[in-house]
Amino acid sequence: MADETDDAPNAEILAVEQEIQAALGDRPFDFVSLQAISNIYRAAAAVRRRAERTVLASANLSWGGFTILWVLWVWGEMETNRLATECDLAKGTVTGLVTTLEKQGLVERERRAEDRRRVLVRLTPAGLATIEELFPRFNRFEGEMSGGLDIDEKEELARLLRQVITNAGD
Amino acid sequence: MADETDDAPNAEILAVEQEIQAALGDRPFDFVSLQAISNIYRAAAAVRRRAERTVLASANLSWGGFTILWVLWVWGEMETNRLATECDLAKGTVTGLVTTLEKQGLVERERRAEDRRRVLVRLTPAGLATIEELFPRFNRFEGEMSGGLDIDEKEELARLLRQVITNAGD
DNA sequence: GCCAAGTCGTTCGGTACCGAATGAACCGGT
DNA sequence: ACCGGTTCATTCGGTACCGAACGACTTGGC
Repeated sequence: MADETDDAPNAEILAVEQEIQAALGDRPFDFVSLQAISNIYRAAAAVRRRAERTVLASANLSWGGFTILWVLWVWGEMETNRLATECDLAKGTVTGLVTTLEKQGLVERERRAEDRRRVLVRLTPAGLATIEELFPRFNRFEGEMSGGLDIDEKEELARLLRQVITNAGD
Repeated sequence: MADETDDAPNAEILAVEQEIQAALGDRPFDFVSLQAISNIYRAAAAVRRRAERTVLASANLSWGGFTILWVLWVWGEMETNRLATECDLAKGTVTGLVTTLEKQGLVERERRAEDRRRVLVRLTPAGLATIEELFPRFNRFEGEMSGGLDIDEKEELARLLRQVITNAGD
């Protein structure tokens, strides 16, 4: 399947492939899946670091903190459990992040009267102002991160990733 | 560009889109980029969690620890600095991970004689045995995570992500 | 040769994150 | 009305990760 008619953009990648082949000796392996999966992680880490150093730094927010604000903004107030699901985080992690955001005055908790185990989390006015100011800039940032791809390619990227998410899910 | 002839798989996504539109009011925003970028992070987190709970758990390795072993296996011994670059991690993080791996007897350090600032990191025989046993299983795992995509789609995924990595890069 | 500047790896302070354990609160059966 | 199981959020222990500061070491200019 390796084809020497491949054009220039793949040159570096093929060099890496050769090194890996040398290390692996004659054993067969699934290089295509390797590239696809490892690039997901690399892209995610790079985007996150970049976001935290640029857009999010100005609002003093971590990636996780921003995600919570965003979810509460779009979906409205909700319980910790649902918040964890929507943000794709462990419950305990959400508790910590919400505590941080609470100290910053961006969200508030309310213990429900009808079931005192449950805790409702919602944006404060300050939190609302923050996300309303921040999201447009974050969205522009997302555009930059996917720059060089046309609409169809972005949609294709989202679609392919959706399949991976399903495969890895729970 | 939104087209009501869209077929079933997009139904849930469109519902989400509507909620976001409601929150955003009449302001325009780049939903396609949003989906693409946020799915990257979601996929990466899901794959990582899954790996750490299945393949990596059996060898008592974290994602970062595995990455270091893998890089040292394919490229051979190298200095901390280069190791950080290859693994896409901060230097300080690598120091910590190497210390952990050293305690587990999987890697060893050697201070260079000709420049005593530099430290060479390499696999021990135990580390070599570990990665040789583990990688085939990890590679199979990668195949599962990208299951449902054909070869062309996997290559396309890797290619699109490469563009994002470039955009977000340093 | 010496000292200033650069380059290493490590350390430090802080957040984020997970999984498991904990404790409070609810619910159903008896 | 109690008791056991279930369902919440939180706490706890541990690792991972970053960025900045640090200290050891080397090098280049004079």
